[in-house]
Amino acid sequence: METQNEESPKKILNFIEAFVEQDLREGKNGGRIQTRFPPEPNGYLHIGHAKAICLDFGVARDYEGVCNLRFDDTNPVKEDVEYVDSIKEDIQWLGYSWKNIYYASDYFQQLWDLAIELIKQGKAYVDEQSAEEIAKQKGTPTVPGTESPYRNRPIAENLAFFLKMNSGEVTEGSMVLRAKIDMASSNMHFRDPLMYRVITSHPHHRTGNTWKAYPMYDYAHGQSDYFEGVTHSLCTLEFEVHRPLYDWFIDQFKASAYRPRQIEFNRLNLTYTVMSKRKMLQLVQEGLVSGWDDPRMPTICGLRRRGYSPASIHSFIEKIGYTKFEAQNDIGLLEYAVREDLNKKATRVNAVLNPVKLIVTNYPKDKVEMMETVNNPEDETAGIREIPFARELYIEREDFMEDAPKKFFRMTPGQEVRLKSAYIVKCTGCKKNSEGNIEEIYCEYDALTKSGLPESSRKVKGTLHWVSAAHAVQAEVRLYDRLFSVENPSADPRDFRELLNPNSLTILTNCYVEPSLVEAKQLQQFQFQRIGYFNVDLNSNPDKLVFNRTVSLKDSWAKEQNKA
RNA sequence: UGUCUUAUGGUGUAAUGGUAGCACUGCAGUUUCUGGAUCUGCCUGUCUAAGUUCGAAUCUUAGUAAGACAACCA
Repeated sequence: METQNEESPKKILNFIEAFVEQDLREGKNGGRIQTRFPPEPNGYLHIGHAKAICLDFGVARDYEGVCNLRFDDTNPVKEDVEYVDSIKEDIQWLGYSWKNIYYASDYFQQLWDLAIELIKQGKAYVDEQSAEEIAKQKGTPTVPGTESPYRNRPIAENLAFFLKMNSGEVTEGSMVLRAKIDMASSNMHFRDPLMYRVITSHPHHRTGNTWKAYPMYDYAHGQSDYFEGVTHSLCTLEFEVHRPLYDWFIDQFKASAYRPRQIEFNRLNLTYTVMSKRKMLQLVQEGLVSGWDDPRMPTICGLRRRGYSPASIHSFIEKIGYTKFEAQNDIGLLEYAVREDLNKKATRVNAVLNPVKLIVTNYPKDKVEMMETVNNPEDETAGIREIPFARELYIEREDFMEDAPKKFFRMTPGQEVRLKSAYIVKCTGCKKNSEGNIEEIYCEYDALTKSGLPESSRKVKGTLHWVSAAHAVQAEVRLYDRLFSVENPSADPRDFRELLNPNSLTILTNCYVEPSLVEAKQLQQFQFQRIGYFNVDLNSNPDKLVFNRTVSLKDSWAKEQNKA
């Protein structure tokens, strides 16, 4: 009775989950677990964000805690509601739901009040120097900074100026509020970090023109965590140096033993991809891709349009893990993950991308047979459907060779092949035009080898997919490949735009797909038999079918040929 | 000539002082009405050097290499 648990292997914890369990064992925060996903609404989410989302929401789920969505909207210059909606959509598509939605801007008043408190304690001051002067005084990582001439002005003066920073009397850039810490600290972030700056040029997307002084990240982020009761504040490695300051601010205000714990993990770097918001924006603005949801983009919406499933993204993220090592993740693993998922789920259909006519010369001219075919051999519950077979078919041009090498198992004169779910046929020849291009291929079928009949179990080396010429529907198929031609575009000295793969998109307009696909819905995923996984594009409609290649099938024949 | 962080097969990730394992890739084979999938096998690894210990991928020290930090961005 008690034996079940002994059988189940213990889940391998990553270092963050191990910390969380340790905190739980030690009884911290009364056993409460709370995380947050804190995007800035200034761009679209990409697969790197998905990694963070899976951790933030996953930890909350696994330890019966809560995860909130909080928009870190402290910089009205860059932010917009447009992004808020897409961020929500992408998180939900990944399968997560937040407990609450918060905005850092909800805390502007609280943050303001605490800043005043800090000024009163003599721990913050208004600096009237220019950005350049302040930067100069910061020193360098190896040279200590120097103190601002305004550092020791009277508290009353600081209070008065701070009020002016928010009243509209002060022009943008002329005053900032700084925490008074240590200009000689070996941690640059302790050299009197900026807490507030004045922004009058852009209204805030939620608070409008109410505020003129806006809090900076280091102050606002940590305090927001604290206000919300976050127990584990998970972020990427570049914030490691910020952690002492994160702790410092919270220590100035905390009222009990509770303090959120920041833990940093490694960012997701994908080979043959750029992940920086700036570079992605450039690709979009310069028309080098069709938009944020271009199927070649590593954005969540791009992956969705490309045909990636949420399950495949979860599986990929689980495989790469969370560590403190700055990894280069192989995009091949992402492709493996989507093949693995779609192999189990996608209906197999027939589509001929590069068609050539095949005529079954001994098949009656007007006859049409409906052939039964299984929807998915990996899933018995997927059922069967019927596809029309007739005398004139289309097959792939690459599936025929007039003079074939020994290992070529496809259509070649004198050789038998199986037409999937139909008959075994023997190639009898072909017709070429004056330029030597093949126009038609001929074969004869053996009526006894219809699929399901005893004679159909005859061994033939090759099986081809096909569509009936009279019944097939013309379609556009877009073949995608990796966006960049070098493994690590960010490490390359050349401009990243010079590194784009010129063959990342191939549009085929003369493809033929089986008639059942007219019914296909947008984003629906299929396996085009023997070719790859494809989905229905967002712009597809029954009058003009458009398919996107998610990923090709593994092709050991192509590999064999490349060896030669 | 600072502070912090990291280093395990080609790639990613386990092993928490006690047999270096898993996944992807690659290679070979099996099987197949998808040259897919499946199944099997194989190749390849603890950055270096000292130290502690019966025993070190793990702890210590020193080196080496890589990354983060000098935005009125987050």
